Amino acid sequence: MLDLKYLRENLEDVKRRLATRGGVADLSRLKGLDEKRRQIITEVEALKNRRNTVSQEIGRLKKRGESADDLIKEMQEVSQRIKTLDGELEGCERELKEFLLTIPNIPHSSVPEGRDATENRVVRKWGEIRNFTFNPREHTEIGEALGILDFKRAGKIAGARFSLLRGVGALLERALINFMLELHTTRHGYTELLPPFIVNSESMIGTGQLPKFEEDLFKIEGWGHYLVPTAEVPVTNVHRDEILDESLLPLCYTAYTPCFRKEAGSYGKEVKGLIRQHQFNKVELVKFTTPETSYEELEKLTNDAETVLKELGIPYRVVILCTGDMGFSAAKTYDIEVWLPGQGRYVEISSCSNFEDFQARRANIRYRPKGGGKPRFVHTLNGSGLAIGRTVVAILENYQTENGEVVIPEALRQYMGGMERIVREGAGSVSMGQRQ
RNA sequence: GGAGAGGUGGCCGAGUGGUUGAAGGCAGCUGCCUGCUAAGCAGUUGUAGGGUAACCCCCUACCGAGGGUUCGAAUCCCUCCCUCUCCGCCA
Repeated sequence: MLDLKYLRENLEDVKRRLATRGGVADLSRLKGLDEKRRQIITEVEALKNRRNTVSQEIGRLKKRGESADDLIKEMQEVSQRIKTLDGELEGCERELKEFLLTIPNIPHSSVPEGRDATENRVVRKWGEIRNFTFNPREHTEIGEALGILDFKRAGKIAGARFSLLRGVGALLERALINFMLELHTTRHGYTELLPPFIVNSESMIGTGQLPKFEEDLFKIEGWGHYLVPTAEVPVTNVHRDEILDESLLPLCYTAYTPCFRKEAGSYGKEVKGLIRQHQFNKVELVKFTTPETSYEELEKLTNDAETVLKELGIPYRVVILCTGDMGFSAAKTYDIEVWLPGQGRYVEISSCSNFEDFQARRANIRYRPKGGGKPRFVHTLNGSGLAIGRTVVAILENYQTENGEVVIPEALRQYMGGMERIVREGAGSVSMGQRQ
């Protein structure tokens, strides 16, 4: 949510900068609503002042046993008028608030202007793309042949866009979660959290998923709660409605959660394999910082996510999203994309953003500056560190051997009982039985 | 799911209709005093919105949330949320 005062004073500039996101936001209603609101406030507060003064006078008169009937009669009318105006004010403020909640964040000045993903810019690349002496296979083929991925049975249990991991496949997923959490807590200074996987609507509004993007979420029928689409939601809302001490900042959290997404509107896109699922695992990084340090912290956070790929030896590139491709709440976003030889393309594995005070204003997260003074909104940041399922894909495709086995990256072996490669085992695979 | 208790300022804790934004205590801040420390004395200390050039000042709102009664509500009534205790159930 943007600051109403800032909008009032910089309306034209904000319009121009939001226009670079595409899907032109119509801010024309704003001025009228804002002026109407302040006009009602002025009137109703004057009346309340009068009521407070006179009510005290009535109390004094009654104590002395004198009549206050005239004043009471007058105040009955004043109270009626106040009630009417309060009603109008509430309507006006609700309209204003609802409107403000639908306006996206203003892109940071360092974000390149552009319409869509084709105008994102590559910032840096890391790692050598492997030269295969054979035709590299996709992860689905590798995984199913090894008996560690089973999409057929996942479809039976839950439907399309779900997966079933088996044996070493499940172990690999679990090892990656442990590896990433340990890396971020012991080497990068994050505190590990294990939050609820179900949240209320206030939390979803706080981080910006609601009210605009309800169709992307799984809502629990009859309860009004939602499955988390990312750990960003519960972890950012940890400090909702709080005033933090500046000495605590930057506050850095890492959390593993499963993520649940409807993926509405992605029909036909990446229907096969682990790339796009209704449920996937992710280790998330979240920071609360002062406004002065948030961009510095964004660079660090992105580096922390990159370290995971460096440790695993998987080639990647970092791109900065252009204005037209950024998410609703972000002021600046770097995507990290891994190289997938089986598909011959880069695929997003992490998205690291600075939201500045956009989420903090929605969720009312503030800090008390050193040496006192008025509370200020913190800046919030987050990034995947990393998406686990896509990391599995990257490992299978980058570390596959010609005979269909997969070498386990060295950094990961201590989390897999010293295992060095994934091979097909008798127990690792059970062919589909006959249907009854 | 059943029965009961409770939600007040940074914290503890008074307050059942009329200068109560809220006693008292703790913590914090500012003076004074005192070899140091500790103690003592006096004062001060919330958030948001509106007015305003203004973080001075004035006004309004806020005692879990939302309604209601009243000239006037932290105080009375209704609904909801949350926490705690006991019972049941349960990983």
